[in-house]
Amino acid sequence: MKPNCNNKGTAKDRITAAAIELFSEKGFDGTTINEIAAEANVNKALIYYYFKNKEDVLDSILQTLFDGFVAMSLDFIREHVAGLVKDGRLNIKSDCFCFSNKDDMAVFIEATNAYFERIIDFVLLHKRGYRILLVESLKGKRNHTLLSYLDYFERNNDNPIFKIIKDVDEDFNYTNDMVVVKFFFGLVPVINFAAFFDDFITYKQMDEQELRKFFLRFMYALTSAYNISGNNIYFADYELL
Amino acid sequence: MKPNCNNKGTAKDRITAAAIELFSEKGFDGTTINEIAAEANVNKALIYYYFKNKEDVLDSILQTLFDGFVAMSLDFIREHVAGLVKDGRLNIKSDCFCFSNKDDMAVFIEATNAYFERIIDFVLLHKRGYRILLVESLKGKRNHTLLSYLDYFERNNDNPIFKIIKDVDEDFNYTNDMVVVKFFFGLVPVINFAAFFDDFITYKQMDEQELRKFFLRFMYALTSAYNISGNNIYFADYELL
Amino acid sequence: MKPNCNNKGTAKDRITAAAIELFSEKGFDGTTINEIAAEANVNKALIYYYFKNKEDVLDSILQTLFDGFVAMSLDFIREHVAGLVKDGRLNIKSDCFCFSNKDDMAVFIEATNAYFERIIDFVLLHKRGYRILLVESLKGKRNHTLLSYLDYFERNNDNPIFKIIKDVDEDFNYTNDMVVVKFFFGLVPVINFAAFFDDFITYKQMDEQELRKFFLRFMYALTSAYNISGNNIYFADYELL
Amino acid sequence: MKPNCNNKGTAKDRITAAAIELFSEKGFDGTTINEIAAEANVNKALIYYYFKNKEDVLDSILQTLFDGFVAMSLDFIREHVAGLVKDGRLNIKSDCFCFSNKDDMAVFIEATNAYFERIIDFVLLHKRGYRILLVESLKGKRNHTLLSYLDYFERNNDNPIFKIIKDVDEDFNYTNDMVVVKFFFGLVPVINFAAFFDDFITYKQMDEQELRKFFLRFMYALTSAYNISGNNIYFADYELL
DNA sequence: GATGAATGAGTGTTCATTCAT
DNA sequence: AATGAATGAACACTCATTCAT
Repeated sequence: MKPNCNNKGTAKDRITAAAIELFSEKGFDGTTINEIAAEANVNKALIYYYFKNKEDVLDSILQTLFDGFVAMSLDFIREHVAGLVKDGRLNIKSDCFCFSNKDDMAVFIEATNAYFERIIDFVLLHKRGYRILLVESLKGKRNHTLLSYLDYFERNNDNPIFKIIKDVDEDFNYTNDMVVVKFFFGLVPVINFAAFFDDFITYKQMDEQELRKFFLRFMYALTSAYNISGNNIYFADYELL
Repeated sequence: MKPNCNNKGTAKDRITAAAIELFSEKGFDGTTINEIAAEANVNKALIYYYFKNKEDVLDSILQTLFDGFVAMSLDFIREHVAGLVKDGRLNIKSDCFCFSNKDDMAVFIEATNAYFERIIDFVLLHKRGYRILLVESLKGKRNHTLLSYLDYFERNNDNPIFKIIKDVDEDFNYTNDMVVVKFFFGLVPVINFAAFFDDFITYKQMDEQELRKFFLRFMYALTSAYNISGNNIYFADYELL
Repeated sequence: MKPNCNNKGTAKDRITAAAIELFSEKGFDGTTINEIAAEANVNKALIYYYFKNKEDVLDSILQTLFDGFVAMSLDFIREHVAGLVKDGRLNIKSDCFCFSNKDDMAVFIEATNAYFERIIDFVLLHKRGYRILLVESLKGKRNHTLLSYLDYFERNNDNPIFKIIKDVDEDFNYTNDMVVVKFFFGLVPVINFAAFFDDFITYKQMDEQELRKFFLRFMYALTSAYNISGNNIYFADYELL
Repeated sequence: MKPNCNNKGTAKDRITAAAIELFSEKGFDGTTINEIAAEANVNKALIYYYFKNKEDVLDSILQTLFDGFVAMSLDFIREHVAGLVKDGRLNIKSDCFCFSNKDDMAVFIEATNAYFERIIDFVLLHKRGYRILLVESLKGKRNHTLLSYLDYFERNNDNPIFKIIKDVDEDFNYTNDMVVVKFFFGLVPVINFAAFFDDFITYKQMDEQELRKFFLRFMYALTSAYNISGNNIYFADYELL
């Protein structure tokens, strides 16, 4: 038993903490209610007092992660994109972000990098949760999956991000190309970074801060996969290479 | 029961095929030996005639994937790297690949892209297997894990890739930075691409060929995250951005 | 199902009773958990609620027998040996028990015979248990075995019997000869008597009381294999015969 | 695998040897056909070529032991009892052996002791087999059991020993008392001696020859539990003690 | 809130045995 | 005489879940 799960907090919190610990280590199917009860130092039957069943414990964990992630993205869009567009200082086209002046672009790139950093710190804080998410995303018949994060690239007003931008820029749209790249070279590395973080450090005997630094540096660098030209950031013309 | 597993091939092959199908769909722990036997149309006890236990079925599947992947990488190194280095036409430094002439570099970039394509087609061919690999890599105490693919970035002669290059270039070495990037922005997207392929297509209603094209295009583009200057490909100076 | 195991007592007691019944009849390996559950009229899983595993059921049975047997021996030593030695009325030598007067010797022989009777009644009460003990003693790698009863003939202070006598008689010791005889012509007949009791009666159509009488009579008689001379009981000079 | 079972002798002999080894170590129920096949270095199915089933292997082992033991007893009776009775030099009564002269009695006692020695050496030679016999005797529904050795104390002409003596002495008979004593203080110690021999030596760190000597010495001494008086050996009056 | 006892269904695994070759 | 493949039944053991208290 880990000391941090035994007696601190309410019984329900201890159950959740124990479940995160165990699900992330052994998987949902590989973890038993008995183990959760033992790790949380509660009676097995008490878990059924707080949760409908084992699946319900998992759902409550993953829902929290999802909500947190979405909130961060919405904040970024509201603060650093929607405003610029509304003021006419940023024009989002199908193949590029066109800024009306270099300063705005520089500020934007700066904000993007800070956003990356916040994202990374958030997923690292919940690295055990994201490990669970990644694994459970790949089981058939799950409702909570990494792919549902793509709902925020949907072209309809149920998607609050789309709605925010659409409200200020009628022409805005996502391309399939963008979605693929954002998913497999954005979301996927980030989630896998969190999921593999501890194992990677152990396996490669690398320092935590060093690993975080290397990962973030390349995330920034990825922007250069897009072409910066004048005040514009082109992100769909890399086939020119 | 799926029609494609029932009676084709030997009993052992049917067991393996059924296991891949089911492990990838429901996870290792979520799949029962009963289900495998039913899907493979064999007696349950026969599975234990061919395999030591359930884990052994998994191991044999993952080992095959690992061996195939490694063979592809070794082929590429032998064919397009070792030769050039031996002839003095390529010099591998800690921060760049220096070619003695532009033609060699062009050929190399072309070969790299073709290699990417072969990798993608290989993992897609075994997408169900890589789905299993990804999930099981994240269970504690597994021997087969995605991280073990990093052994081919180890700086010792047990690693055949290192040995091949070292044999022709004494100064060659890997940096931690490189390893992080290769893993989280190379291997991880590729494996996740295979693992999420079917789900992604279903979720986004995208065409298979289109998805493959978009993914590959960005893989090529990633090379531009490295700086090409003259005959050199710099890959460690993106912190200049 | 036997009527005497079905619903009397707690579930745990019924499990133990059923296990004794079945182990003694079919052996440990020949008895299944299913059978125990059916005989005890409990759910199979409940056995695992009270016992770690099947072996644990056996251990608990044998441990009880061992403890009971040892308790009887200790009582006898404390009551009829230690006191006499302490008072200087009995002197234990390597080859004989020397009493200071005939009365004490007569009382001692009487007490010994009563002790035999109690032993016999105890093992008959637990005849099914001792049947199990005998069989399981002859399996490799068991911890509970008839031989462990010999620990009470060990020459060290971990052995409470040795300690009791040693405390009052510094010169006391066991010989290998004694240990062999005590085991093969004392413990072994007694345990086998319990183990074969029912079968013997059935096979020879003999009366229970008659069998008990014949057995006990010869146990008493065995004392005459030792030489009684004056106030001394010599037990190591039968090689004179 | 033990070296002595692997390739010496015919396949059938190797199977039998392996079965003795394994049954004696782990019991009949605790030994699998697979283990026997492996130890005997034969294909599992071959066992079913030579034996009807697993039980048949056991039966063939125990039958051999039984036949050998009986043959020894018959030899002794024929050689040292029947002759004397026929010649009128020995008169068997219900409570004593009456010899017509001291020399015959001395010779008889000597022969008895030699007979004991041969018995001991026979059971030690087959100690693993007798270990099996003892254990399997205590399973319900077995045909081969230690008790069936008592058939040679039956008072009917199916019993060859009874017949031999009866043929020369019409008054001869067995008492229940005798049968009990012969079984529990004769056969039982002898069989248990063989069965526990190796374990005893290991447990008590005793020398093989020493153990054999101590055991035999007491067997001789047991005769003194019977009263020798003049030319008579009384064996039923030990209640006088 | 909390718990000890209980359970039906199912787990991975092993068994003795068979049979075509 | 010998064997690799196959099987039905059973094995010890565990599961998520329930419920009376």
